[in-house]
Amino acid sequence: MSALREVAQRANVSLLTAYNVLSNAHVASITNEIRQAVLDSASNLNYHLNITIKDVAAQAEVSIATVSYVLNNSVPVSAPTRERVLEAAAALNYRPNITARNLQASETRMIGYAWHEVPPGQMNPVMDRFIYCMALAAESAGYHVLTFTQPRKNETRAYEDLIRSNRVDGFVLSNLKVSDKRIPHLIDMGVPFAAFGRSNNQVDFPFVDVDGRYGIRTCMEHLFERGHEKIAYLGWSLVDERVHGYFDALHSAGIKRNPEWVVRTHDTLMEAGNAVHPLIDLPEKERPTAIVCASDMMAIGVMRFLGSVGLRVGIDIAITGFDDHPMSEFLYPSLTTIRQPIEWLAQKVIDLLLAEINKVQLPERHIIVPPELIVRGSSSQYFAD
Amino acid sequence: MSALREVAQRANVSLLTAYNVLSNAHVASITNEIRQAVLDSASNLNYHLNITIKDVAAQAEVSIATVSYVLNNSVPVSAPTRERVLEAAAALNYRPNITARNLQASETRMIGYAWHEVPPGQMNPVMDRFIYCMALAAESAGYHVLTFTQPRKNETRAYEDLIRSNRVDGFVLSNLKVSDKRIPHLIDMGVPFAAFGRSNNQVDFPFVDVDGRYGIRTCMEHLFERGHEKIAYLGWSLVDERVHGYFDALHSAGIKRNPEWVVRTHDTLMEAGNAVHPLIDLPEKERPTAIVCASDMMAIGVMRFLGSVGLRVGIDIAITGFDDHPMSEFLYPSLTTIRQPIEWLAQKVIDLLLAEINKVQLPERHIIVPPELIVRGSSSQYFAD
DNA sequence: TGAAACAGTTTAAACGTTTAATGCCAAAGT
DNA sequence: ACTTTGGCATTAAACGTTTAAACTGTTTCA
Repeated sequence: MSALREVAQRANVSLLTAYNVLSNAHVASITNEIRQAVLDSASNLNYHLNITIKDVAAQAEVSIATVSYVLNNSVPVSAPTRERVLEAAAALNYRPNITARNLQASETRMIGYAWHEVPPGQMNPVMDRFIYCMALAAESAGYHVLTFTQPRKNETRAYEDLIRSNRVDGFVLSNLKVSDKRIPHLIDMGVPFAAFGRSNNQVDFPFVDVDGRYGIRTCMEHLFERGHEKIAYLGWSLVDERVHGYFDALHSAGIKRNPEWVVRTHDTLMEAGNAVHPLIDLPEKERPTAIVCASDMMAIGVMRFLGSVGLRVGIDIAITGFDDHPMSEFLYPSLTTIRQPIEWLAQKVIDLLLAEINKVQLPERHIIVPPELIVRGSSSQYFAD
Repeated sequence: MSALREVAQRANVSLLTAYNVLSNAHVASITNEIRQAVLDSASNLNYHLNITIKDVAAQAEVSIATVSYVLNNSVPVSAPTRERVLEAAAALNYRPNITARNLQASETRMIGYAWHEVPPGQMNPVMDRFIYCMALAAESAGYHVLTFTQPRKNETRAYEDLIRSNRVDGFVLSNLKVSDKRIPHLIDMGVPFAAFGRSNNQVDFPFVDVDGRYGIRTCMEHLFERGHEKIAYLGWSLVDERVHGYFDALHSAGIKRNPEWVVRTHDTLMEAGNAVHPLIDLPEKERPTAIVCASDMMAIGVMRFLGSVGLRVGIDIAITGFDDHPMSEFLYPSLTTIRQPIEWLAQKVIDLLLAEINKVQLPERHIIVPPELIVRGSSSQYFAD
């Protein structure tokens, strides 16, 4: 017998009355005596309001199977019975217990996402928006996002624990590293996942990514169009796909590469500023008139450095970034940059992951989208010596 | 009979051998024939490797109850049996199924956190770090964080769904609004929660918060010390506790309030910049020599505006912010600001929430911490006309 | 008229844990 | 020698679902 029904019986009232009392509903027809009787009966039975399928079944006077069939539309049920069940469920404000459902289905409808460690003094607003959009996409498919932390040492441990203990059905990976250990490990365990970003791993796995090479190329073409010819590139020290966009553009413009104008450093404000020092120290005639940066962070560092040595960004020298960092619009001058379609990427990575989880074949497991150039003050003036 | 055991029996091998084959372990003693037999047997039974407590029990030759007792240390078990169970669990790399455990315990060990909508072009790096630290604190107590999105209309709906469907045990609230509807609703439903920030609700609820009034006061005292006397304040249009720190400081310094020097606007770069326009338009003698801002965002907007009208921040006019935004260190000049102990606040909000969930009384449910002044270039010079 | 088909419903098993209740057996107490 | 005790281990119920299998009563058809 359902627990609520027992409470109701002992108090000698209907199941619905008991529910109304216990859920603090304002129902005029319930006298104080009845209310008290129900409360006493509930406290005697040590019952804490928790509507289950049994309560609905009792109220509708059918079996729990019938309730399940109606609510899941999984088996045809006669109209009158169906009606009764739906009424009962609505009256009791029933919600299925997800834990029980998950146990039965041996799934969790949870997606794990490792929160990137944000050290004090850093930020990653693009990822913020990515996570938000991912949660939105997941929810519209009946999933939720579990964010967990990923310790430095033994990165794969958290993943294994979550999947083995049935906390999640799969993962979304981001911030892929060179030879990322998580990828072979997850593949080895047969765990569904999809990534935001590529890696140099030999194995094949589903991912979404932005075409950074194309993005940088559009920056270059924009600068050519504004009259620049002496253009430097500031990128990462490790694997950098974006630099090829720089080379591509130089090549099609018939401009010879100058190795000294390809500067590599870490993706931080300070280091980027320092890294371009040698370029700026050159005599004016030999100095680049524009610098294409692989990230907004770097571009901001460069702009700050240029300001401190008295060069006017947008006039004396053009700068472009990459990411469309929320701040870039409000810099002085505002920063020309490359915007990634974050909402779309988040939706797609969830699509890929759900396909993996449900073992459906998608026509394409590698989604690479071209980003969009946003022209702003830091590069918009026509340049001519 | 446990499923794995059945696979092993049909293939005529030991349970452990079956496990090793199915988990792709490299064990020299397993011949290809044996491997194939196990794989066949598993595929006949349609078995997907999933070690349960039954497998451990079978391997250790005890009942599942004994396994549970050993692993949870809940009931004394003789040393030899204990040993056997631990060995079996380790050999099979067993992890309890959390879903099953949760169903039994009717808890989820999940904490819900509503992801603030990050509109394109905005960011909230302080909250980033807060969520990260919260996840860390939760995990060290055996909980996980579920991040969900909160639609504009009907904000409380998502909360009700998550709690009623047993997805989470409680919530952490942030971004509290004036007369926040979530608070009475959660209290009404008897749902455990704890907040980051206060609200003007009349009801009592557990929260952590930063003492903004104190923080602004320390900014003011710092400015007095650097020789400023004509200080303006830029804050929010709605409820603003921080402005009282401004008034407090003026009062103890014996300086009369000037209502025109208290400017109120929205917390965005653009609007903050525009809002101080009238102050700067004043003749130099009547103009404030310092502006205390209620957020770094505002301070950055103000700095950008001052730069565009040719005033040198840190020399002609001092600026202070609030939040220690990651960027504030890298502005030119760097921004004096107030740092909140985010890690500590996150830990405390989890402590409060877990106390609510487990119905333990904590000595203090209202935690207000004084923040820390970080002096940087925007206000460090001694000022004297 | 009896068997077969069918629609509508219920029964009961299963998912993987925890844990109260029970059982077993040897040692201790009468 | 017979009960009592106590240590250890097992049995079985419970958590709240889903769903295959079984059942019931009516209609259809030979």
